[in-house]
Amino acid sequence: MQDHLSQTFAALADPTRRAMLARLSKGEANVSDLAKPFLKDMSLPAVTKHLKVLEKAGLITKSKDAQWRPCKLNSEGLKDVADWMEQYRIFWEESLDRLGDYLKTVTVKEKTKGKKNERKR
Amino acid sequence: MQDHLSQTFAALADPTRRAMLARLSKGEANVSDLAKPFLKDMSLPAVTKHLKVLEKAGLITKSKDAQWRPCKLNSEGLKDVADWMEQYRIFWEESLDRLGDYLKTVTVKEKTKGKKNERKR
DNA sequence: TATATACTTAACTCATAAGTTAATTAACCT
DNA sequence: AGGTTAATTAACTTATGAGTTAAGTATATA
Repeated sequence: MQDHLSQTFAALADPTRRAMLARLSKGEANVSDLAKPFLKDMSLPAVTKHLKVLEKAGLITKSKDAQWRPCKLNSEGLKDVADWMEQYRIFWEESLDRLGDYLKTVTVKEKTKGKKNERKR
Repeated sequence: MQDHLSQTFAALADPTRRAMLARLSKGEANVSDLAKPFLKDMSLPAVTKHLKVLEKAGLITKSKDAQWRPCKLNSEGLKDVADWMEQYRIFWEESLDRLGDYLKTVTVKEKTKGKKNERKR
């Protein structure tokens, strides 16, 4: 898996890992918290591996607190995906009025922090 | 790969396939058109396989025109991804005033079971 | 000090994804 | 009919991803 974006998409291509992200979207959690819903289905080392995949993909970060490893969402990974998606918005935003909104957005082209286009909603 | 969304993400986790989608975002193309940029790197059957992955993921559709197989983007697959992404918008949409607005309206508190990692947002 | 808790690493199995070459199907063109 | 173009299928190799169990590393606590 050469590039980082591929790594991120690959990380997302697993329902267990997406469920972990969903859990983390509600707030920080350590490994055993995250593992809990899955321990019927898999072992703890399997969970560790999933988290490592998410971490390498830039979708979460892990820190240390005594013997715990609190994890939290890393928005950078998600941003990479969102930025990639942006070029296809015109295709999946298919309802005509929404398409109209999109066209207004691209003509306004508001910049944020010298970065990418911000979207009006 | 159980679920369809995983299949879609897995399809996107390859730079060749993403390049094919990028090409198709410019308009329909048949298999040999799509293959052209990659024939230095891989065989035609490999291209066929990539396209099959994209098709099964709902990212493209293929039709028949004599011996050609014109392919085009299928927005449904992209929409699935966009819809999934939507729940994380608050994380990757980094504009501070918007985030500020969100934080004013919502206060979330949650506990992890060890009473350790409590986090205000 | 020793025991429990939280998590990781190691070593392995098994399934599958990505590529190959060779053969095959299908439609068109003289 | 015979040949060319377009694309797929078949059979195979190889690498990797996802899981396992068992052992190891830290840190807290009795």
